[in-house]
Amino acid sequence: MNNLPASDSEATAPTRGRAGQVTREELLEAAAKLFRTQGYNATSTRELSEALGIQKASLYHHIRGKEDLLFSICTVSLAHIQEAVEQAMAAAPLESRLQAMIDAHLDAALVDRDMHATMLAEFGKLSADRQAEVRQERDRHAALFRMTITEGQGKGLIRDDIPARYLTLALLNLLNWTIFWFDPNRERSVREIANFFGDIYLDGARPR
Amino acid sequence: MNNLPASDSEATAPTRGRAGQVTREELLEAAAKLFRTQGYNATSTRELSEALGIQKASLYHHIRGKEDLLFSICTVSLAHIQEAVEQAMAAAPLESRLQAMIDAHLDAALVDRDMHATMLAEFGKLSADRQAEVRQERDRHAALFRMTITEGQGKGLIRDDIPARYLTLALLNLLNWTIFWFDPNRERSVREIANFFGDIYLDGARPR
DNA sequence: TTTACCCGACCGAGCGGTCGGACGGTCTCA
DNA sequence: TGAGACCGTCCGACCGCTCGGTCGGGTAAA
Repeated sequence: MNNLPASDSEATAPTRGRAGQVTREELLEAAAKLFRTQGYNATSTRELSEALGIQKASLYHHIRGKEDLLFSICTVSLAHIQEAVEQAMAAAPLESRLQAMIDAHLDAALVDRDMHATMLAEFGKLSADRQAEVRQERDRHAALFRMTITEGQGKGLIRDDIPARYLTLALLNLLNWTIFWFDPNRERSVREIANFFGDIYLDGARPR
Repeated sequence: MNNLPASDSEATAPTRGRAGQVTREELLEAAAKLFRTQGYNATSTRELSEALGIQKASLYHHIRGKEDLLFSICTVSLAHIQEAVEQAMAAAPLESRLQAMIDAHLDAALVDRDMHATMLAEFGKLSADRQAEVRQERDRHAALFRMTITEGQGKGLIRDDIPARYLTLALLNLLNWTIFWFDPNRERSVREIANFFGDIYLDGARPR
């Protein structure tokens, strides 16, 4: 591929035109970036097409409507993070499984930062059907943590004086809000933060 | 107050007209409810005025612009929660102070549920100046927790192998996300949840 | 007469989405 | 091998609609 006679400008991203069509990945990434920083409703299709370097009308050869973008962002980011957590879950022994899942979750969420934050903050703007579909995937993801926690309770690895439901919700709180303040340029590494949060969740804030 | 000659219909909320002007509290509450469920941008001033039982034009005798509502919601909810946490902080000895602050925070956030959730989710849609002002108040609130955690570290009550910054962020994650799933009709009481989360944060998820 | 509150009608701007057509590789078939 | 149909992609102009906000009053208690 790419045996064009003169491949001209490509470095200056949004200058498209002759060659260089928009890929689905570019589309979702650009949309997620705008949706995260400005919100879904506050982002116009004109802005998005400008960011991509195409006309607004051209956008509609890739999507049926603006909502398609938000829906795809949600399903793609959830598929990524589910796969990552499932892999960690399968690879780690029960004793260290939760910590491995925390690592995997934070890592996946922060790699797809724009998409994942958009999913969390904006999925409520989807139509009722699609909202339900996304909610179901989120529940599936939460269920992975809950299963592990329940299993840990059975084996005496996790306290059972607190219902598994609230142990799970507490962990998800801990994980989900992180994406809204994490800044890769100002914070410690994802791995370090995952270790801190895993330590706090598993062992508490009191001295060891 | 309320010595009107004929106070007529009041139970059927949005039937206003003769007597019964809109109070500032009603305004903010109605706006917060819509903003939380639909989002700030997705809520029109027409919808809001309908919910209040007045004409859209009448709305502008109470506010200068739609953004005023969002800004007031942010400042009011932050003032409430700060006051609640500061009182708890002043009343409790250091050993039980964090737990008392957690109780106070969750209680205040869930009493002002619509306003607080709107503040967290939508303050980014404010103008830059006002956004900075709100951010400053949020930082002041976070600083209350951070101070207590740092003091606890000094007295050997809180582990110091994790930086106070991340101990604080972890606690705020735990608290802030709760408002997005809490449903007073389906969950346990706020007090119980605050105890669960305080236990997990302070002592961890492993068996006692 | 003032004041606080409310109203119906209206405005310009920006929105999501559509239209008919231009462009340029690629495949088909004589 | 070359003419021509095809198709994915992109485009400028346009549409109907809803948005936040404004205007010049009306009404009734103080």
